[in-house]
Amino acid sequence: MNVLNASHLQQRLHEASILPTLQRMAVASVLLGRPVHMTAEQVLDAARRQLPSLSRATVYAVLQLFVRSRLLKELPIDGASTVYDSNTEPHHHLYDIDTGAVADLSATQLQVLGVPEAVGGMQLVGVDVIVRVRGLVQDSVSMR
Amino acid sequence: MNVLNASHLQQRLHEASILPTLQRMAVASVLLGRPVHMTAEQVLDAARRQLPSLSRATVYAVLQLFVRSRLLKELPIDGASTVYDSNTEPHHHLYDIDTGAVADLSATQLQVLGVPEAVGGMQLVGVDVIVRVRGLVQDSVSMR
DNA sequence: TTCCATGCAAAGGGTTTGCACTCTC
DNA sequence: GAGAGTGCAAACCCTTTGCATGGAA
Repeated sequence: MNVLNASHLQQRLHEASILPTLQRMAVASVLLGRPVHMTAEQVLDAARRQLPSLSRATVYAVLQLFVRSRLLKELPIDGASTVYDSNTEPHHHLYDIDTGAVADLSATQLQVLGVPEAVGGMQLVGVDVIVRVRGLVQDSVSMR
Repeated sequence: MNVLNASHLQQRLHEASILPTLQRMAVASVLLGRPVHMTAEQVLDAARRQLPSLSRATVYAVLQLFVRSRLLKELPIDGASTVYDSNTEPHHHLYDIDTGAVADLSATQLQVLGVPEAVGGMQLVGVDVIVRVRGLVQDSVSMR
C-alpha cells in the first residue's frame, strides 16, 4: 500500500465517519482500492500480509462496519460463505457455479423490467441479479 | 396427505428415478404438492407431523437429492439458512429483508434484458433475480 | 477518564459425515 | 445377499459473542 493509496483510503474512512485504525486500514487497502469480490477468509489472509497480528474476529467486525457504512456490499450468492463486493455502483453479477468465480455486470449491460416499485405499502430496497454460468475464467474468487 | 396426492407424488418421484421411501414421501408431501418456500428446519417440522421418527440428517439428504433431481431449487437468498423452492417454473423472488418472507414473481411479470447467452466458452446455467423489499406480508417464511 | 477497538477463545447455528442398522430389489 | 436408505451423534465450517486488554479522544 503506497502513500497515495493510504491517504485516499484514510479519506474514504473519514467520510464514512470511521476511525482509521491500523486494522481497518489493512482491510480497507485489501478491499477498497479497486472492485473486488472476496470472502471474509480471503480478506483475512490478504490483510495479514500487511498486518500479521490481525485477528479473524476483527476482520468480521470491520467487514460488518464497512457494510453498514455502505463501503461494501454483501453478495446474495448462495454458498458456504459470504462474498463482499467493493463495487458500490449499481450492478449485477456473473457467478461460476463450478469455481465460485464472480464477475461484475454493469447495470447498463443488464436491465430488469417489471420491478414492482411500491405495491401495497411495500418498500423497494434493491434488486440483485445473479447470472449463473459455467466456464467463467476471469476474476477468480475460488470459493470451493 | 390423501390417496390422490400420494399416488401423484409417488409418480413424480418415479419419474425422477427416486425410490419412494416413507421418508421421501413425507418430505415430498410437504414440499411438492404446491409451490412453497421452506427452510430445511421447517421441512423437518412439517414432515415429522406425518412421520415423527424422521431424522434431520435424512431430511438434508432428501432435500439434496430432490435438488439434484430438479424437483426443488435452492434460493440464492443470503441469510442463515438455505430456502428450498418447490416452484420449478422459471420465476423470480420477492424477499422481505425484515421478516424473511418470500413470494414468487412470475417470469412474465419481471423480465431481465441483456443476459450474456454464451460469451467466450461460457455456458449459461440460470438467472436469479431477488427483489429485496420491506413490508411484504404474504406467504411468510419467518426465517429470522 | 471514558469510550471504542481489538484479540482470544468459546459458543452458536446450519449442514455434513461416519458408521451401524434396516429395508428393498 | 448386495446395495441403497436411514438415524444418531459427532464433526465441521462460518460467524458471532463474552470478556479482558489496549488505544484514542
